Amino acid sequence: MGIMQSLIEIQQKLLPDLLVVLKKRYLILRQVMLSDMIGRRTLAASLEMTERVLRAETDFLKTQGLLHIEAAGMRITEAGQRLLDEMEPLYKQMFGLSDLEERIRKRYGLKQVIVVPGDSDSLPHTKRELGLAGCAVLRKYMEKDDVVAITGGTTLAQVANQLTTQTPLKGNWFVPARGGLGESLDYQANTLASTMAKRTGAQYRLLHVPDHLGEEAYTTLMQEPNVREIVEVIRSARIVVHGIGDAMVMARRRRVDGSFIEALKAEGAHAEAFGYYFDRNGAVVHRMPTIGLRLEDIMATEVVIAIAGGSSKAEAIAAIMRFGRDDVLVTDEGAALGIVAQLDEEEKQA
Amino acid sequence: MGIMQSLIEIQQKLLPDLLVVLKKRYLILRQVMLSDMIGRRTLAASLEMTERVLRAETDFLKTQGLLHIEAAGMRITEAGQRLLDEMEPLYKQMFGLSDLEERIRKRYGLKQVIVVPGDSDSLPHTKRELGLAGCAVLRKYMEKDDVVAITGGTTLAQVANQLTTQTPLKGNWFVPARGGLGESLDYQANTLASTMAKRTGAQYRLLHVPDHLGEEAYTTLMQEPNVREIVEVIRSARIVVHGIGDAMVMARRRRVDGSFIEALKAEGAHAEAFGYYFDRNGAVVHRMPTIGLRLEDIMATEVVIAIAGGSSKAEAIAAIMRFGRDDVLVTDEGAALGIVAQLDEEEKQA
DNA sequence: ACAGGCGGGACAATTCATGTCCCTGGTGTG
DNA sequence: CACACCAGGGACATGAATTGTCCCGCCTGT
Repeated sequence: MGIMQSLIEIQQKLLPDLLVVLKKRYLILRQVMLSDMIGRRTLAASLEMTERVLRAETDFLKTQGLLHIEAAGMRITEAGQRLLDEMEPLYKQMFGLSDLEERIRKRYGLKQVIVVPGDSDSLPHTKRELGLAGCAVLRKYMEKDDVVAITGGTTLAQVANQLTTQTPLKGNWFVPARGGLGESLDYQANTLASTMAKRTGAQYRLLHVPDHLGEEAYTTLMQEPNVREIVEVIRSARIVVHGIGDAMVMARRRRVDGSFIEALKAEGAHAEAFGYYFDRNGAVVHRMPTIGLRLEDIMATEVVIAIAGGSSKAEAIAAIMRFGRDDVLVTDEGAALGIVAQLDEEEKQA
Repeated sequence: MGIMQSLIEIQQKLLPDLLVVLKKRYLILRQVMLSDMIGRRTLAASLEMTERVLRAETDFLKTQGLLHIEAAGMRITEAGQRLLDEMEPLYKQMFGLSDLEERIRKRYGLKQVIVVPGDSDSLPHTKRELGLAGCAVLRKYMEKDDVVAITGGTTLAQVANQLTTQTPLKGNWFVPARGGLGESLDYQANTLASTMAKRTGAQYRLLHVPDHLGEEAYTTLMQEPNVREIVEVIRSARIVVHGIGDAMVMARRRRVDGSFIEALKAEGAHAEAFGYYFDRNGAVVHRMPTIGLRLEDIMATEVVIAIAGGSSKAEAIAAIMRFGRDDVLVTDEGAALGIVAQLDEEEKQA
């Protein structure tokens, strides 16, 4: 046991609710940080606290010089930011997130696992946090003149909309991993690639074709020189950042026809990632030709980063991890708990 | 810095109220341990707590299995003893500062001593903390329609620039304690008085005269009606907030002539405060007429607050404390350690 | 055997925490 | 430049928790 665990255990004997209060205040401070500027009532709602209780806490944080409160709302101070940064690793140890990380990392042979507090299913702000953590990871692995392929989805959108860099990434390229998927424009891979490039001063290319194609259309399009050109860039990506979805949810969202959905069901499709469907063991179900990144391209990619959270996605995430091509997983507490629950099951049966 | 130290610092920022409770419970447990077996009322008396409050705590410690309570009194349990042993180093780190405070407070008969962590000499942000603590003290002692006289200096500037109030102090006055001292404008008493007044919605008056004057100039100026008026306000101050400086450093900064510096040296001047020089025993050296606050005015002031930090100022602070007119001292760990080192010397010689 | 001091019960007084609503004012938007 | 909206802060009733004070019956050390 770490020195910190014993330290906290000692204190908890004398102050049993120490961790409760510490967590509460930390989460408030963190939420304010994530929100840039936020009002009391909005904050209370997003943290599921009553207004008055939150107010007592923010008043306290103000007197501690960690929050700035002004007419337009509250904002974190420099000291508050410093405190948050210092506290992050401690928080993870205290609340067992680093244990979850390590356990998942080992089981699936990943390079790195990051678990952020919360559950995207129930707490909307958790997705922001997921996005922020995703940004940090992406920055860590990106190198000069890299090509980064990204998929779409709401979680990836959180990454795109929060991505920043200290210096413009002039030589880097952001490209969509796949074509259009019939979802809302805001979450299209094309949109996100362009957003990320604009926010970081990098270049981007777009892929203006639908993702799922018949054989004939595929052949025709691949003969177009400008399509070929961008496809070549995409398939040379060194980094892939992708979300993970539930197979049925994704299939419906893509408005594929009923018979296809039935086929997926019959084949036991559980999860979806970078346009492919996987069963619960991580085996690919239903390959089909695509203009974008193919499985064989992904196998050749150096860094594959998965970003997905929410307890409802635990199974899907586990399935993709079993597929085994990912290097980094960024998820949240809700999903991570679901995943380790599955690990417990596995071990019990063994 | 150790992980323990950083955890403690975070807790001090985030849970200062809980740490007070922690200390209380620790001290109760320790007292029980030292007493072998002790009754509730006796214990309450020796810890200067009321019976009922102590009882709430001992009930709690009992449920935590740290105390054994029987008909003959209470006794520490094995678990309690273990906790106490493990907690000792932790306690020292957590509350080392409060012990310093209490020691200094008692020795110099002060109302209150505040020691902030750090050393202004080496850690620049410590001065900010000093200023913030100074603000809290000032707010605590200020009352309706008070006149507050302040001196200049970089430390006091930190107070001025961070001072806030919940409601505007319409009836209060901030005034400079002394006239111009030939330092940078930013640290002039005049500047600080006006800053503080503006930040708190209070009134202020300025003293537009040099501090050190010849007899003749003094007499002439004091006959000016507008000078007389403001001087009367200044001399009626109920609160004085002042910094403390090293005598030689201050003398040089004020560009007094060489012969004066030699005279100061010969008289053993060590410290400077509110325009006067003191030797290491706190005796005043070299009085001279001033338009601003005179020593006799300070003797009549109700609340005198000293704010100064940095290990290099320990001796100067101690000298001013020996002078004995201060009620409150706000300092930092660096200076406080130097001061108690001197106390240790004193005790060794006695 | 007994007296003093023990823990624990009781309870009124008071403080404190909390949920809720309102008000004024600043900010961003059109 | 005007407006609408949402911000923080004030106010307050209510209910919970804390606290000071007293008492009682019992154990225990002498």
